[in-house]
Amino acid sequence: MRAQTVLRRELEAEVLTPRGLTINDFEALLHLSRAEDQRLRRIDLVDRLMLTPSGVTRLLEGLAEAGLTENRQCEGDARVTWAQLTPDGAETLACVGVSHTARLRSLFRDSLSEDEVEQLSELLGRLPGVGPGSCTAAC
Amino acid sequence: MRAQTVLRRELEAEVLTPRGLTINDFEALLHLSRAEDQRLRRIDLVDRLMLTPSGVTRLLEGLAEAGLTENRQCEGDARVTWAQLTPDGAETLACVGVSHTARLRSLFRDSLSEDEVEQLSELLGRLPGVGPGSCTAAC
DNA sequence: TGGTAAAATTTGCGTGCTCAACTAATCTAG
DNA sequence: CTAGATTAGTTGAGCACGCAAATTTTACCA
Repeated sequence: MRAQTVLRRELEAEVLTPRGLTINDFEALLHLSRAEDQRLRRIDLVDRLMLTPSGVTRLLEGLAEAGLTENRQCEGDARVTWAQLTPDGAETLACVGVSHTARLRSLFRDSLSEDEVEQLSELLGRLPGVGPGSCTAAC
Repeated sequence: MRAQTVLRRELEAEVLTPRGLTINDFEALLHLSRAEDQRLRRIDLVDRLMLTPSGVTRLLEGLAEAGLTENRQCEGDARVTWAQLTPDGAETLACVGVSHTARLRSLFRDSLSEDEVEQLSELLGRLPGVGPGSCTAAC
C-alpha cells in the first residue's frame, strides 16, 4: 500500500525536482494542457489532483509565481478564476513531460508486463476514490 | 496512483482518528505487537513503515507521550533504544485493531473479489520499493 | 592498536497538505 | 424579490514528514 511514497519520490528526483517541480505541479500542468483553452477552474483541479481546495490554491500560488500559470477572471461567473497555462508553462511541460513519462513507464515496465500494468490499473481503478484517469500513466 | 490518499483518510477517520491515532501509529503498534518481546529498534520501524529515521523518531515521540510505547535502553549496543510496546499500547491496539482491519478488508472487498485482492497485492508487491508485507492487509 | 568507516539516532528547518472558518458570488424557493 | 442554501475560492493554524547535518557508538582493517 505504500507504493506511492517510494515510486513518487523516485520519480520526482529524476527530472522534476531539478526544475523545482513537484509531481502535483507536473500533473496540474498536464491537466491544464489538455483542457479546452488550456485552462481549468480550481475546483476541476481539486477533482483531478485529489487535493482540497486550499491545496490547489497553494499549488497554483507556486505555479503562478514561477510563471507557468496565470490567474484569469471568468466573465459570467465572478466566483471562479481560471488557472490558465502560460506559454512558459506549456514549454516547461513539453521539456519535462517526455522524460518524466518515459521514466514513469519504465518504472512499471521493469517489473510488470504490459498486460499486468493494464490489470493493475483496472484493479486500482475499481477502488473507491480512484477514478480511472487519476493515474498519470493512464493519461 | 493516488489510491492511498483517499483510502487512507477514509480508514483513519473511522476508528483511528477518534482515538488520536494515525495509520502509521497503528501500524507501528501492530509491528511492535508482533515482534519478539514486543519491541523493535527504530531502524526496523523505518523499514516496516517506510519512513525516514527522523519520521520514526517523531512518531515514537507521540506514541511514548500517549503511553503506548516506551523507550528502553539496549544493553549490548548503546546506539539503539528499543521501542517497547506498553500494556496500554497492546490494549489500545486490541481495541482498535479489530474494527480497523475489518474496515480495511471491507474497503477492498466491496469492489474486489478475494482473488482480485490477491492479484492486486501480488502486482503491487513486484513494484520497486514495495516489499510484500508493506501492506497492512498482508499482515 | 589506532583510525577511519559505518550504523543508529536526534534535531532544525522547510514543505506540502489538511481542516476549519471565512468571504463573496450565484442559485433556488416561497 | 428577497432569504436561505449552494458553489468557488482564500486564509490561518497545525501536522506529518523529508532532508541535511550533527552526535555517539560500534565495526572493520592496516
